[in-house]
Amino acid sequence: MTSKRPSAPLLDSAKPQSQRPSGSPCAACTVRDQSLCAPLSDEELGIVEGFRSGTRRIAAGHDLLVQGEPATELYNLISGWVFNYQLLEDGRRQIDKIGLPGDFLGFQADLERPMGYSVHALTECEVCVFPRRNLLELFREKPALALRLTWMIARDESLARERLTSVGRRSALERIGYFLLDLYYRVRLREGVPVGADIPLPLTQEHIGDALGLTSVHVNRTLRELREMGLLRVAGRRLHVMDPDGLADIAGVDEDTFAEYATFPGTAC
Amino acid sequence: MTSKRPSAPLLDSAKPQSQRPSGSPCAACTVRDQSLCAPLSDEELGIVEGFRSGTRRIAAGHDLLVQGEPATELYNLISGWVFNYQLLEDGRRQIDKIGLPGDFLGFQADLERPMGYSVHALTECEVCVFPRRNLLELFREKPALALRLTWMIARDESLARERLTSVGRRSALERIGYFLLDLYYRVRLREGVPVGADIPLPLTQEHIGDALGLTSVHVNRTLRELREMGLLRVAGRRLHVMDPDGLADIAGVDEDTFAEYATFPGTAC
DNA sequence: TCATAGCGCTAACCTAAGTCAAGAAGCCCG
DNA sequence: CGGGCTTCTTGACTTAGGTTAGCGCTATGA
Repeated sequence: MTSKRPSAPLLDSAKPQSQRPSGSPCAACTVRDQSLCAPLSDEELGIVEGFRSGTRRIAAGHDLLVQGEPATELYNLISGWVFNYQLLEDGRRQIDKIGLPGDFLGFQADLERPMGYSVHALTECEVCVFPRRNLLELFREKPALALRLTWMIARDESLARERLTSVGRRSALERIGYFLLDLYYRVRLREGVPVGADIPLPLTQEHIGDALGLTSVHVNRTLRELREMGLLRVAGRRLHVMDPDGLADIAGVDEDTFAEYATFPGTAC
Repeated sequence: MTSKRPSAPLLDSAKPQSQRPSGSPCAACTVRDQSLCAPLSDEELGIVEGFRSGTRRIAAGHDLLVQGEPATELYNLISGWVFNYQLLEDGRRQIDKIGLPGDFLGFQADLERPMGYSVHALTECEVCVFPRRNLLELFREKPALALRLTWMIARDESLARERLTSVGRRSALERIGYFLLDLYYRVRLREGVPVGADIPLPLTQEHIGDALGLTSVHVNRTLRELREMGLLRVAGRRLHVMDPDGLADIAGVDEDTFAEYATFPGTAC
């Protein structure tokens, strides 16, 4: 049940690395459809630029937001993978969400309060920065954005609930199957990866364990089992799902559980 | 890991029992401060009455909303306890949220989609009914309500995340300690129960197990342990926390983790 | 180029929690 | 007041997953 956190620079603060002058890049934003900004028309998009304070790069392995510290900024993830996690005093870690491009990072019920969790960059990331103080004003200006945010949070809540069901009630085999299948669909549908191709998976087995309430050792054993069943293969930081249906079977989900991800970009509230 | 669901009428649909004509009871609403309506002034309150369709009683043991079925109505819980749960095909159950008076029930990202979870009445409940179709219009009329809802969902998400950390990384003793302490504070602060008094706890040991990813047998063992440590006592559908600090210690939370509940009513966004 | 560090992988062993079973309370309802 | 429910409780036994420890591979960087 335990897992002593190792050396790693897990609690280092994020280090700003470059800070472009915010030209007018929103029009060329690569994640617009999946992000907060989806409901905005081309003309409206200009408004956002007045509220954001540019983009920033975060090196892999650094924390964008730190549990216990107040967050002065919110981020729209443009590229890269992140995860949210909570730490117990003795170092046990729970990873609760894997964030992909388009996800909005750092919002919580009470923005005045210190962060309830940390956000960690798995790969090098590029984020679009919103000073916290601007946010409510932006929402007042463009209520559609507020609605969109509500929608995104509700989606996060549903993912969290789903994950809770996994960790509370599914076996290791089911859990890992479900988790990887879920990632597989999320990534495929956002990035338009062709069926049958493998996807990047910048997670160690320890990350997977911390996301699912397992040990890295047991993750390894279970991954082997899934490989021997011919369902998937994890190697070289990539995931290859060979038999999505068989995997869905193991995970105990009905066919279209992940179909709803397909609606993600379209549903502009 | 498994737990065969027993006989019980878990999947019965909710049975409407009475349907008062909606006089003008909003002014006398007992949960106004804790509910969606908190941001409304006395005058504004009248508006809500045009959108809601009255109140309804649900008998204990019935489901208000059912996983897989579309929800035509949303509810504001006025009195009674409920819980949200998800069911796996083989009957394993995960309870994800205990709902108390003031909680808003049934909202999810995509209201058109069938419910992703069920809501079950633990005690007899009284709810304030909002037809789903009215909701967006109501929010357009009163944006403060939309903001308030966002706030409430974000709060739910944070609770779900906290619970995930428990189930994924805490031992049975810690988990149960945390869970009961959390309920203790939530109930105390909402109902103004005096310090040292016991609170109602309409949960069976099986419910607690299903909420925390444990077996009822193991919950029983662990409850005994907590009792023998002099920390708490569960009996006759009531919970008596004898040593909140000691319990917080076991649960591994810092003092003011639950202090934020205190801000619940006040923070009208 | 060698050394260090992180990660993957496996094996042997251990323990927290699950399973099964059965009796004791308590409760509802005729 | 007496069956038929759940729910609680406990004991004996099993098991999924945790722990510890090593080895090998691959980067990285001085």
